[in-house]
Amino acid sequence: MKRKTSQRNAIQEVFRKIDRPLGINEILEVGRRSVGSLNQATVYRNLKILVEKGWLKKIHTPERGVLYERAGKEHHHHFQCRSCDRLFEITGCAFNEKSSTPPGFITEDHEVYLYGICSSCRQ
Amino acid sequence: MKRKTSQRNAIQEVFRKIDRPLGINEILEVGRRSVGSLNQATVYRNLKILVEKGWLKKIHTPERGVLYERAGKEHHHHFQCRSCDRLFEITGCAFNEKSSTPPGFITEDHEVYLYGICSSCRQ
DNA sequence: GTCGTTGCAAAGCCTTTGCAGGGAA
DNA sequence: TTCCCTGCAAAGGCTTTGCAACGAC
Repeated sequence: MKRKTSQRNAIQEVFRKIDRPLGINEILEVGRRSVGSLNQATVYRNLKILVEKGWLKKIHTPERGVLYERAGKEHHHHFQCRSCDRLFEITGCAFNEKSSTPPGFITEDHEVYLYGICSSCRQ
Repeated sequence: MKRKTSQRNAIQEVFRKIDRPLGINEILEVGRRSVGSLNQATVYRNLKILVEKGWLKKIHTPERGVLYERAGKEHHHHFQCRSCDRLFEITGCAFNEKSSTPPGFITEDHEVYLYGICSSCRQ
């Protein structure tokens, strides 16, 4: 079915090494340190496979576009710093899904994005 | 500074007529009923102007990309139906910004997206 | 040897931009 | 008459796709 390739492995290594949501360019750049020939199209194709396999999760951030993070983490949300542009994970969830769902609707999932200034930029 | 044009007026009319978040194609299509020559580039340019003027708000939905809605509404969030793909406004907000903000961080704003099945699709 | 995978280039979307003509004030 | 705005076409990003060569099994 799926064959092991050094390319896919390199991409997974990037996520094992850097534990935060990553964009295509960052994945490509870091992945090339392992496999110099690593191609953009290959990265796109493998990200798709890894998302389908449930190994990665695709997240759509309003200000930075599509990013990918390891799947299987505890339910969490994200904080985007408007100063340094980094995306942080926020543990826990203070969102009441039930009380926000309109009558008759069924909520299966939700996402929350916070924007502001992170603690290092605030200094 | 800014001149009145039939094109910009047509775009605003679309939002007065249809009270929900709209994408570029929908705006273009409906706007052309008023101004047949209405061009894509003009729509993009005017949406930008209207956002800067504070008349529109740009929203980035994870599944449908960039949409625009009238600004000045009460704080609210959105519900995306996975069956009919429509985007609904949810009044009120059951999100506790303060308790979700990591120590030392400053949250200026937040967005919430719910996904699920709307009441009409559920029938 | 198979056939999934890769690299490369081309093509597809969506959005922005350059430019000359057109129209509001 | 000004000069902002529009339509058109070209150009820019990002992502996907076709294809021949490659390589895991």
